[in-house]
Amino acid sequence: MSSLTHPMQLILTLVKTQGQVLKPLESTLSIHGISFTEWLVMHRLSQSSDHTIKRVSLADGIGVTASGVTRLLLPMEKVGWIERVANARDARVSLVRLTPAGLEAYQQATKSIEYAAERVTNMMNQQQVEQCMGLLSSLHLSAIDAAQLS
Amino acid sequence: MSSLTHPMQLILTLVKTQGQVLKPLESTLSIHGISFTEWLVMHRLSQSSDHTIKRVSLADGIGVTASGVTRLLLPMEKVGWIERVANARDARVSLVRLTPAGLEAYQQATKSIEYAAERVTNMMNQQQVEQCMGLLSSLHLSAIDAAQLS
DNA sequence: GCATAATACTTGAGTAGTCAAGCTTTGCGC
DNA sequence: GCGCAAAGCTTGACTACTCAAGTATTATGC
Repeated sequence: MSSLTHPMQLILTLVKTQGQVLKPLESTLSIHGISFTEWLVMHRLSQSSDHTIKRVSLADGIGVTASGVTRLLLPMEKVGWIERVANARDARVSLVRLTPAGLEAYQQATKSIEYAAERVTNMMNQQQVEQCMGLLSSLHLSAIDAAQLS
Repeated sequence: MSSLTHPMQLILTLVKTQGQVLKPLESTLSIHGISFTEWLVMHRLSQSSDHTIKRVSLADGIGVTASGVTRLLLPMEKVGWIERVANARDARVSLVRLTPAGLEAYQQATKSIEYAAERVTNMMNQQQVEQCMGLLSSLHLSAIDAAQLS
């Protein structure tokens, strides 16, 4: 009925799915006073050595622009989840560090969001989850590949 | 390394993939002066009988709010892709119709975006595309299901 | 048949980003 | 070691929405 090519149908499904899936996760996180993007920031930081990372690395790690990071980190710094750290070697960069309070907030929020994620995948078994992840990863790689050609 | 549950890893992959995939499609559409959301609107309309649909149906069809639809349709009406149609039975609803000019623009844009979609899935074969679509659909259904429980 | 609720839509205010331009600091060619 | 390009970050202006409140119309209970 759709009269679209299969790749295009896949993208439509992808967009619609993400829209539906993200809503419950965001409302779960909002209980902790955290947005999904902020959770992504804290997740990245929690995985970095010394919980510290360059702002630009953070930007393309979570898929926003440098100015997006600036605006995103401002309120997070105010509430004390992150802090700025100067770089001795290069005065241009200002590093971001997850504070102990930020780590604590991240860990609490992660419990909630993981539980929500489990509810959202309730009709899939683990094998399907992993298979889906694998296919999405190759789509991801294809997209990067396609972008480089143009 | 990630130390997240599999469902949560799936969602991270989903979000990252959509981010990467949508960029080339949007830049392709921008050549036609159309945003991705506008394309979604025209796609919905092109599939409706008489190319006409209620604004609220359009809203949840493409996953935005009613006010989002109002703001989205304004410029589209100005350039003549869509037009307002009154409903005789119910004066509350104002229907939206895709004009012939809109249909023409949609068809041109669709050729481009489908081509872009094919490039973006270049590393997947058709079977993988269909399998991925199937898995995403069941994720989609799970999410709707989970949302209704809360 | 009349009050009350529900539906469809619009509008004002706010949010979460983008992009382009600017500033500061570093790296590079020669 | 000097000039110019590039990198890292911030800021002003804009876009694409959302949410809450408001208006108009239709449906419902009794």
